[in-house]
Amino acid sequence: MPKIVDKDEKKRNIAIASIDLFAEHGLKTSMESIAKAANVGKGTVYLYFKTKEEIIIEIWNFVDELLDNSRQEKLNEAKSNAEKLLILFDFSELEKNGLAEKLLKIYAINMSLILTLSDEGLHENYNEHSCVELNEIKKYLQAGVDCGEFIELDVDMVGKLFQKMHIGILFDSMCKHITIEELKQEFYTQLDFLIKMIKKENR
Amino acid sequence: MPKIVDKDEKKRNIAIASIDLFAEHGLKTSMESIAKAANVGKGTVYLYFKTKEEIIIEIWNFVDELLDNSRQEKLNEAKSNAEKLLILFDFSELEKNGLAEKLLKIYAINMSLILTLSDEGLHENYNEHSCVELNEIKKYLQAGVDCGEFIELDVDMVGKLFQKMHIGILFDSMCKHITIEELKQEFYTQLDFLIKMIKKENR
Amino acid sequence: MPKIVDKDEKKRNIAIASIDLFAEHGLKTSMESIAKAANVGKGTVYLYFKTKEEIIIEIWNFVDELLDNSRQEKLNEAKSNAEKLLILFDFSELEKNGLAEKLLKIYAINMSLILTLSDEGLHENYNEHSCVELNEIKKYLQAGVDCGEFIELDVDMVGKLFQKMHIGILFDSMCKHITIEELKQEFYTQLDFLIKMIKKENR
Amino acid sequence: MPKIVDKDEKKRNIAIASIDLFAEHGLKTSMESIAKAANVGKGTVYLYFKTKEEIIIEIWNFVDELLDNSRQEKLNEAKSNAEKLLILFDFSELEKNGLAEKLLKIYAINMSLILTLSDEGLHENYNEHSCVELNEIKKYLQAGVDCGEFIELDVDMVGKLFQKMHIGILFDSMCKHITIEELKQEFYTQLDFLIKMIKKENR
DNA sequence: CATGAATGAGTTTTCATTCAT
DNA sequence: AATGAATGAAAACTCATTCAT
Repeated sequence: MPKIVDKDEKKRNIAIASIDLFAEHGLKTSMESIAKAANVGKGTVYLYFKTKEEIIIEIWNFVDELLDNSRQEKLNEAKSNAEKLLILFDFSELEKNGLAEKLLKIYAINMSLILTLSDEGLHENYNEHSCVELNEIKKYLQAGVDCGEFIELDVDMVGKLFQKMHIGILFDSMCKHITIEELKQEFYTQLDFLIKMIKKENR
Repeated sequence: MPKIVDKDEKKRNIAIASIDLFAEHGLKTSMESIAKAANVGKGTVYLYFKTKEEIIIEIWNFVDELLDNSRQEKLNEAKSNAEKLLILFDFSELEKNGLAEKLLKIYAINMSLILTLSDEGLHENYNEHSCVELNEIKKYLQAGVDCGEFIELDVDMVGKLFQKMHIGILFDSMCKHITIEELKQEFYTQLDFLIKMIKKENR
Repeated sequence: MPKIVDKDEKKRNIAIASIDLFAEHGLKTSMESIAKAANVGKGTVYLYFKTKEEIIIEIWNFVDELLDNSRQEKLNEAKSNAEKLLILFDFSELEKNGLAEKLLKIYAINMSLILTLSDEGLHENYNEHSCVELNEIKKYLQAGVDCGEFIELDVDMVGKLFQKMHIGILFDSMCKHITIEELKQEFYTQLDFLIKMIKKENR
Repeated sequence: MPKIVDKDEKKRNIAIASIDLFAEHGLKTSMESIAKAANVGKGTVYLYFKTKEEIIIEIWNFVDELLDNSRQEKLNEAKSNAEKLLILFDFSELEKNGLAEKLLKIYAINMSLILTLSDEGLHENYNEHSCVELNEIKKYLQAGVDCGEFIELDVDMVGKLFQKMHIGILFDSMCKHITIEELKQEFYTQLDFLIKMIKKENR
């Protein structure tokens, strides 16, 4: 009988090992260096990933799961809808894993790929993830309105505003090479400003 | 009498000829294909640009000039500050040149370069451009507040909100491969919403 | 009681399973694809064959046995030496097994191997087979001369003529990608012509 | 102005330099070794040939031209049609260039390629070359019949017999690894036998 | 016996860059 | 100034072979 290996785990391990490299060298990261970083042979990388793009997707999936799991816990403990909105944009889980800085870079690679390579996998990945997010935002906005926490508002428009502002800050920050601390600062200032605008007591 | 060639013009011509290629192949665009598209020899491209990044910057400058020129005219004719804000986010000039679709892609490449190559030129380019934009927004917001067109507002925060929302819509749209028409729709819906919120008569 | 597997049978099964692959991809057929086609593990193929060449030899042996068995029967039933000569070049048995088309390709691969790899096994295989064939031809030619069916002739020269013509038609046909039907047509036209030339009544 | 190079000459030079390698290693000859043998960079080989197959075609063209030129001269000097037929199968020109032995091997590679890779270029190459030859044979056969040098005969059938025998000897010889001397011996014995059969005085 | 995950040597292939003309 | 032939470093990719289970 052959060696029994958890293929998913091995795949993920290779992807995780490549995060640093992608963060440093972008798409120019070579398959060879990934293999070395993952402590496997060059051929082994090709065994699990046909293209570099697939590795990026796997990293993405890993990060998504990481964030989703931690968010779920935090959302359960949150008391107000305002708090829940803040949690949606929270990525402190990544900081614990030292991934936040790197992820910003990989986010950029990911997006560049989405735009230039028309890779269907990446594309779907983005759409799916981004839609879920918008729906989540709208869910808590609506709940806030319903329970009188927020003022009457166009849930759809405001939801999109939250979402687009979030993306905007993210990309602008990436382009400006700001640190993760500055990014967080920017994030929370803007989020607080928006939430203050929609909270009832501020009227 | 020797042929007189404007070096700047030749440089710009090469950059313009490469727009389609960068839009289609992203960073993988080869110097050879650029030379071919520009109808010059491979060596000639190197005569005008030391790196591929310099070509991207040149494209960027070209687009900026195109937009700035047209904006200035329109801004002079605008009657309200609300109108002026809308003009800041207007890129219909690019549509006239058939560049709008391509620009989206180049925008992404540009950003990917900024992040992965740590090219100082590109980086400065982005920062400068983005600062100018933010200052412009704030200028018209302040003017609107001063003349009573807009409600009292935190010019800095709202300015950033406009800016980030703008960037957010741009990138989100690019990632979703939406058409230029859909992008414009999204833009104006959000901008109208924001402007309505800050206009005095709406209170 | 352990499963009893005839090792020779297993070996032959792997060889037979690889015929299609060799016919389609030539020498570039990978060990992996052979294993997959034979429904065994990659390592198992190595258990039975040290090299790819050995697999080709095994295919060859399989085809030879197939042809030899059927020929023997037919030869016993043949009435004239002319008929026997025709039987020597008959490969209709392969058509029954759907192997005729494929065999042409494997024949070519075989030859290419013989020439490029200087594999002794294949080489001997070819020589032996071709000698047997020539001797058979000469046997029936001589018999025909002796019994007055054929005219007086240089058995050695005419035998070689039959043999070389046979090989020539085979290879020429392969190179021209003609169908098996056209090949047969070509074969029998030429053979009939030659046999008519050596038959006594035609003088 | 760039360096001016005779591209056809350079292409041919690379092909000629690769003959030895193909003869020794078959299709496993690496592009790198070809570059080295031709005293050019690896990239240069790719500049002139997209695939290894194209190199084989170029070798073939080279040999064809070599043979055709020398044949034409000899045919002009030949006195009888029998002599002309012999010249058609003559490859002594190759021996002068030390190519005869090598060519046998390349012929095999060529054919293996024709069969397994369905490369259109090679395929056409073979068809064209082989058809011309048959027509030539028939031309001299007919001329011989017309002038009373040869007996009345089925020009088409006998022409094919000559052709197929020629191919048959060639391939059989290749498979048996015989020397060029033995090959010539085999050739002329058979050719002489055939020509003797069709000459009038032998009746 | 049987397996198929892992490997890395050996290739192919690309392309930015140089430089003779 | 302009060129494009030539290059080779570097990356991609393949696949026969091994070996732990």
